[in-house]
Amino acid sequence: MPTSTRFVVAVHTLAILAINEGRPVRSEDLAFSVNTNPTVIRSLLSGLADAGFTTAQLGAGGGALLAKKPSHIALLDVYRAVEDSELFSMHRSPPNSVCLVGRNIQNVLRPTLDKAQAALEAELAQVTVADIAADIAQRGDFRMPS
Amino acid sequence: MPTSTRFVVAVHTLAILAINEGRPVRSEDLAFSVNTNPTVIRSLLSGLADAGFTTAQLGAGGGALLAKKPSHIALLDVYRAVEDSELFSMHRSPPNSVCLVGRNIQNVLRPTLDKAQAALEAELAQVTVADIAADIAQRGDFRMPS
DNA sequence: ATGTGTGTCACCGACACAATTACAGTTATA
DNA sequence: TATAACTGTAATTGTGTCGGTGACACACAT
Repeated sequence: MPTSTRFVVAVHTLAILAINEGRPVRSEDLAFSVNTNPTVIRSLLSGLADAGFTTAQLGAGGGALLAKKPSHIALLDVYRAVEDSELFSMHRSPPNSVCLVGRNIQNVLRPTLDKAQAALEAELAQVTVADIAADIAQRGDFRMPS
Repeated sequence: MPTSTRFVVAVHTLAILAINEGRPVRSEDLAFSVNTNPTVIRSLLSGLADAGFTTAQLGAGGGALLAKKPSHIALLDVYRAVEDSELFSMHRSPPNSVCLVGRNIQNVLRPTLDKAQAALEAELAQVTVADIAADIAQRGDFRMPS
């Protein structure tokens, strides 16, 4: 199960933006903190901007900025913005409808899987980017890498 | 964040075994219902057998059998038996410790991610293979494919 | 006008999963 | 006991997704 790192990296990015309130941060600096390539960050920011969480200030001295107060961005919102695929994936090729089990397993399983996913999402809905940023800020003075 | 299809296929398989209580079911028949290759099923059954959920009757007329009452197999047990990796994956390469955010993001995020996963697992713990089998059986007479 | 930075595309390598083939080992049964 | 029917597992292949990388057009501050 190769789950993507996008969600964690997106929260990481938004936390930096929250702590740098108002100051644009370059994708290069974000990438330096995340330890990845600037293009990876920009592609991620593209999705976050579509969702209305960030904006970009183009040109020299520009960079990424929060478009909403961090206390109004729940981790669930971030999760949904950057993580597209289903949590549980069903059969790769559809089960055999000749068999009673094959014909019904997906419909029978669906409510349980949906409930499980909803429970997970309810937890993510209770934490905001502001919470994460505050937790981090509490651990020491912030300093952007060189 | 796609999970593998193993979990759903494992539940599918166990449901068939539950409905065929006592009669060994060949991997070929299970594969026919799931619409995959018998070896995929056998490899899955290997893990389920290690977890103590199934046994195999070797030789002619053999096949897979439940080793526990289906009411004693929660979907969470199945999930853990066949799905190995973490639900949320952290940064591929470790974040930059020069940055306060990079240094702390994983520790700060961990409790929230753990809580979310626990909530999901709590839901899966409440449903058993017997529940699924009953739901399916209720939808019509069972008949093994030719 | 120039330099700085974003947005996006295309491509590559790594990796996990599923499908498939092959074959050794076990067991019912004729 | 010989044979056929199964399982268990190893090895190989195909495929999809993700993350990393380079290239380049576009936007904007100065």
